[in-house]
Amino acid sequence: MTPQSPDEHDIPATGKLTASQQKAVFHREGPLLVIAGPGSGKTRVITYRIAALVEAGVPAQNICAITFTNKAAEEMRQRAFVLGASAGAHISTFHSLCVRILRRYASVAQIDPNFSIYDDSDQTKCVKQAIADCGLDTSNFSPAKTLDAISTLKNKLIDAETFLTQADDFFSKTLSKIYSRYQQILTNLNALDFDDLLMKAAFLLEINADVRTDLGNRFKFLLIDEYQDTNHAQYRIAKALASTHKNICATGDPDQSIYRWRGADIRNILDFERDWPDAVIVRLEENFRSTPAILEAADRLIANNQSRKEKRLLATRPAAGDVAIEPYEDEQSEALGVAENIRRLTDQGVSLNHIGVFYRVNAQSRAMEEQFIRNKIPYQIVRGVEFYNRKEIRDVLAYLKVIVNPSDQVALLRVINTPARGIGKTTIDKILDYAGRANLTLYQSLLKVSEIGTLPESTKTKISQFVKLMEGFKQDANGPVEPLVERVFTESGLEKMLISEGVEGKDALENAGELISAAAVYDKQAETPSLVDYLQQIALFSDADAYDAASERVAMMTMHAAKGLEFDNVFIVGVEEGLLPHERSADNETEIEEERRLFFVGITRAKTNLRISFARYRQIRGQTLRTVPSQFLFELGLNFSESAPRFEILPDEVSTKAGENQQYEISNHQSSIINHKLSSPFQRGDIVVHQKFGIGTVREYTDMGDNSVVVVAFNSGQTRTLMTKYARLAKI
DNA sequence: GCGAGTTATGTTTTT
DNA sequence: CATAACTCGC
Repeated sequence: MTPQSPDEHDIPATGKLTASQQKAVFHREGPLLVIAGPGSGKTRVITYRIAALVEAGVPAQNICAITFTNKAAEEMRQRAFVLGASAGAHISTFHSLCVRILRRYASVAQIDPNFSIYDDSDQTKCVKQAIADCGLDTSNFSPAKTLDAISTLKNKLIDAETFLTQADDFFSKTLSKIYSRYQQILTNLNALDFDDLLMKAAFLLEINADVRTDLGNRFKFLLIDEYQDTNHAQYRIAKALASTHKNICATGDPDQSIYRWRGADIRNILDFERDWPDAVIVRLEENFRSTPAILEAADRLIANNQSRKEKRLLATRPAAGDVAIEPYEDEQSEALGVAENIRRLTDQGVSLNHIGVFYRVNAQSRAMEEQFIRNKIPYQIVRGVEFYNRKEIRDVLAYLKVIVNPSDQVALLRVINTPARGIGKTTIDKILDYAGRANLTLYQSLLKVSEIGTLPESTKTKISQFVKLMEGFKQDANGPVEPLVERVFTESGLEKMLISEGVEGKDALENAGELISAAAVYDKQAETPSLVDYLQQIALFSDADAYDAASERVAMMTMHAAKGLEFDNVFIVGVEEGLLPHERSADNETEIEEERRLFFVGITRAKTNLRISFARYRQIRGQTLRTVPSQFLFELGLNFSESAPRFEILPDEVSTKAGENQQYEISNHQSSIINHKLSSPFQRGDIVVHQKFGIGTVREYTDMGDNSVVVVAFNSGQTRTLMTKYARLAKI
């Protein structure tokens, strides 16, 4: 929750619904879909509905709201609390909900409730093993690509057995083998990956009618935010959860779907009516967040997406602030420019937490950071997972994972010799060999170390000591987490190891301290704290969860992480071909459209001031390369201002022209770089005439295909940058 | 068994 | 360019 937004406590937006819409939104039983553009208060609709249901006598614990991030869940809980309806309502992400379900019905689902949740790097280790076990080479089957393929299958709820029956070509058959082996490894380690959480929960719900009924009774009203970004597994879970009562309320905006690459299926929202025939659809088209100029830019951009239902953003705010596009020489001067602009804002009394800087890829934060440090501008980089990815943190967590789930071999291998205790590769190989033959897990073999003949006595002693250490930790596994984390850190020797590193280990030591504090916070917040729950929760942390709206710092984040947030002042940097749209989506119009939606999300985060920038040169992989301004910039509609060199969007002037030409332009839209036209219609020195600005001389022409721009010095003294497709320039 | 140094590798977005 | 993976010498 943003303490700064004036609408914090009164939550006004949905008050602008018509009486009949309010009735439909708040009190309706049965399926309901709210299609709502950015800034229309759609998340508030859910909050209001929770409050309205409670007011109407529905016990809060019969309500289940699903959000996109843990952060959003937390905000919604607080908002619901303001409305007097928080106690007992289940508000969480899909993944957290699935963890809860899987733990609760563990015996029905035939899983051990102490399962570990495997992240990317854990998964990579397992899939590498799987590829090797299948006698394949990782040069033909790269772990990353294989994992991607498996993830896609899981998101579609195709399990290994099913896929085996479908696989008909060589690639699929091989993939199917790896998939099966990978699943087997995860099962042996009592681990689930992110996709498993959804898949297992979906299957449990679909196969087991008792569970379905049970949960249907528990959650009589289901509310889902950001429905446009649900994947097929989540869709099926939602369907099953609502199957008995049909009280499903989804909100979303197809134009803000930005997770297709992760399996999000936009059909979920488009086909809602078909799935729930008596669904009521409410559209919220008014925008209460942004100025007309910002919405104009966003509107024009998104109009370029062909696979889209026409939807306008209706501005309700009066004109204010400024929308500008600024070119810079390179990423340093871009960062400096942003820093200077921020300085200007703070001089006017703007507080830093009303400022957001967005970029396409995380790596872009570096140039920003350097300039911000130099200019003494406090900032926060919104990357929640970063902390938990640090070596020292992963080490501590690995100990904790083994305590909860001794089968977790990935975690065990991480800690068995960290800090070094004389249990090296040779020893581990011998134990693994024994484990394989005795059909035991690695940890079970450690317990029977005396029976492993191949090991020397001295090594056996070392292993026994390690086992004794771990078994000692287990005594404290129940109850509050913080004391155990502290104990593990000290008694494992990790603390001593870091202290001995001196200055080098200072940061790590501090981080470990922070982890202990975080555990204490968890202990306070959780109803019944337990180590399993703690570990399973932090495994589901996302970048966006790290955003601290209250702290007086500029927020820097990817546009993905910016989803659902809003700032008075927004900077979007690096809007260049190859970055936005990203090069990996360059050859595919569907992916370009997703990149466009991502930019749309970025733009519509801005309430008052929006500055979009690009650099003419940028360092990529150590090399400084010439860049090309993003095709999206030209789609916004450009015009040149007197105070060169600076582009400005002039909403009224260009918009009518853009409107007139839209039909034609869209059908003609092509990727500008690929279809580079050789015959330039304009050349430097050409004399041209413009309807409005009169006669001028061409200064510069940039061939961007359909989006070509021409810089013209008009005889009136003005120099303007015009898009050839809008400007209707005639050569004389 | 350990760690320093070298070489390969791979580069989006994230629950 | 940055990091991960790997090799080699102690």
